[in-house]
Amino acid sequence: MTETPPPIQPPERKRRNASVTVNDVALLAGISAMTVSRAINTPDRLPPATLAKVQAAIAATGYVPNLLAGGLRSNKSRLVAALIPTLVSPVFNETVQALTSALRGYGYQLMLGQSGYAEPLEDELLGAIIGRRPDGIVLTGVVHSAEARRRLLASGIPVVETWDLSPEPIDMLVGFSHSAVAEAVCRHLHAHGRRRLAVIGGDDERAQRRSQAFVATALSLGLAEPWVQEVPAPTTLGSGRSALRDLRAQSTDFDAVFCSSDMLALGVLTEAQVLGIAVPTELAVMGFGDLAFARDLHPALTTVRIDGMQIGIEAARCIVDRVEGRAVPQRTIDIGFTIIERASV
Amino acid sequence: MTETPPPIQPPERKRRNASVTVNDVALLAGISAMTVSRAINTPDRLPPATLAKVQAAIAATGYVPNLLAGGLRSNKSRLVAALIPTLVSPVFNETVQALTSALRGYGYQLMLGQSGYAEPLEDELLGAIIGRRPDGIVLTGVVHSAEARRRLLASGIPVVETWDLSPEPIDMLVGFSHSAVAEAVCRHLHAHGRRRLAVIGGDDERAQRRSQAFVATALSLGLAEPWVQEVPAPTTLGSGRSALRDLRAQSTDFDAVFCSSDMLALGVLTEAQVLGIAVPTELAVMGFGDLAFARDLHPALTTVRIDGMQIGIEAARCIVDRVEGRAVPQRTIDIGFTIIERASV
DNA sequence: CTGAAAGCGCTAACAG
DNA sequence: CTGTTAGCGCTTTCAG
Repeated sequence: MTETPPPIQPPERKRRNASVTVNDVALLAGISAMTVSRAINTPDRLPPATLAKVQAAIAATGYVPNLLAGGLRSNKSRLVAALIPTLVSPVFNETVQALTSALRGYGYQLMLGQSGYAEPLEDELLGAIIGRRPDGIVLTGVVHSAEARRRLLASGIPVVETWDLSPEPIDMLVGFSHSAVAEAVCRHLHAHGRRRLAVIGGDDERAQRRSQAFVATALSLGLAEPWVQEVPAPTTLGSGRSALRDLRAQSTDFDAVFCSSDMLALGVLTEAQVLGIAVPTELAVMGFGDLAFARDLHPALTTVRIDGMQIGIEAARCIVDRVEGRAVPQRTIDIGFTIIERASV
Repeated sequence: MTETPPPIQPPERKRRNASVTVNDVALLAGISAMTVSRAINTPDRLPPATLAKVQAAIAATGYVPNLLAGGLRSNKSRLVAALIPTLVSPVFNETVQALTSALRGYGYQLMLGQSGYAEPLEDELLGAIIGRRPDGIVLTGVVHSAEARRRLLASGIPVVETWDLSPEPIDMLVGFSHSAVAEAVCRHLHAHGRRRLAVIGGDDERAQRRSQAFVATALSLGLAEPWVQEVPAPTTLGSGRSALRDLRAQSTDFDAVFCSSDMLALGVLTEAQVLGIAVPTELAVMGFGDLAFARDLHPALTTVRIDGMQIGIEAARCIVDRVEGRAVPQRTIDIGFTIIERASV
């Protein structure tokens, strides 16, 4: 196909109102607007001849259906909103990536919002989201604010909370237990002969929960109370390095450290190398997240794998199932976690 | 405020049609729908008394304006679409983050699409985007497909291409020159006494352009032709490690390597450490992107800083300016780049 | 299988 | 300052 681009008119002048509609297509194809609509939405139910006419007209006019209008009338926006704390930390990248792809497979689009780590889900953001009448809302973490829960519930929009567990999900939930993770990590370290533990954790709610459960497990195992170093979220390589220094300023009496993210763990690994601390012999290091780089570090990082992609896929499925009227088998899906044993312990 | 949550009704039953509208609010406030609309969109232009009545009614009914309907009528969706190759590589995170925040500041929302690195911007995705009638479209990279350019242009939607330069932008552009980056890096290495160069680059178009310009500059500087190792995009720590091994399988005759991403550079640093190659004495390493971790690596990574946040902010401003009818001063903004000298060279 | 009528919820445009 | 009317572009609904 030889393509001669048409003379390019400057896009300064908006011609939004001149946009072609179903009626233009219908006119050209010599049929009704309704049939054009059907040709687009349920092509199987039209005789091939009609379909062909419509498609020719669509091609000729360059018609692009206005999804706002369709959504208004049919009450289906084919839009799903996702709220994540931040894109700065790569923890949720996989989930967002999987969500985007999975939803697109179903014919839906993703709208992204950033909620921040600390705030209790501001009212304004919620209004902006609900106002778009998305067919579903995916939340990172569980919602604690009673006000936000009420608004979400009142909106009637399917909601999936993720990356956590809750005894009372707003609607659906795809996550895992942070305290179970921390307990498993602590037991893992203990089983590998580590007795004097430390934890470096972000100051966001879920990381704090992990730190607490880690401490509690250590105590129940009869170990000394672990040292706890808190760093601001989102966690970085730099904060991992300084956290290890800070920890050692307090005491050098620990032989294992659990980091609340792989980035933090990479920082600890880096600082250990600089300080000449042998990993894992002198110090065992564990991360959280199993980011892509964890396996390729030196030493390879023992960490907790959370299948972020799976979370995204399941969340998409939950919402689409609900929207299409299918029964959602279970309201809560615990996708669990896996401790990936590598060289750093 | 003591909050007694109302009895929670199960969200299974969708009550989307029961949603409250301007008319409900108007009725309750004893005024017209139009005034409710004005109370929401131009509150300053209403007498405080009226405004108060409306706000009371809104609070009482829990009204959330339907932005689909408003957008349909006013031809302003307050939605901006962004297309990025992938979320897997963290390179664009800052840009997306900044876009989201900046747009929200203007009262706009971001819709996210993933275009993949290779494909020439599929038709279907483009339709899904344009069909939503966003007020703007932000693209990562410049569009080469004539068909895509035409559709974008025909849509009349403001477009910002980013992360690259083009002699013929579709509309607006916020980026920098990849060949200028590579040339500067090569000269930098040369100025630091490196004579036998290598480059490890992703197989995406922009990375390839950097590799080529790097080679060309080396030749023009009278150096031997640099070794080139290509790795699949998105680039990872792991691919950086194996690339260095592969490079050394060919030859050990190089004293500097330019990596097309910081992740790749981290991989090279890691592998160098494992192989006992001293950085920077034996091997100088440069990255690209200046991700958050680059400064905290050991040795700290010399790299090219691209202000991804700035790109996001400028792109948002371009679109909002255009939508609100303000003149956009320049169609092309070259945000440039900076070589950040640290310890790895 | 196809079409006509009606209206989703909102706001532009124009009165008053 | 406020209200009325109309209609954005599509699809639901019902009737051929």
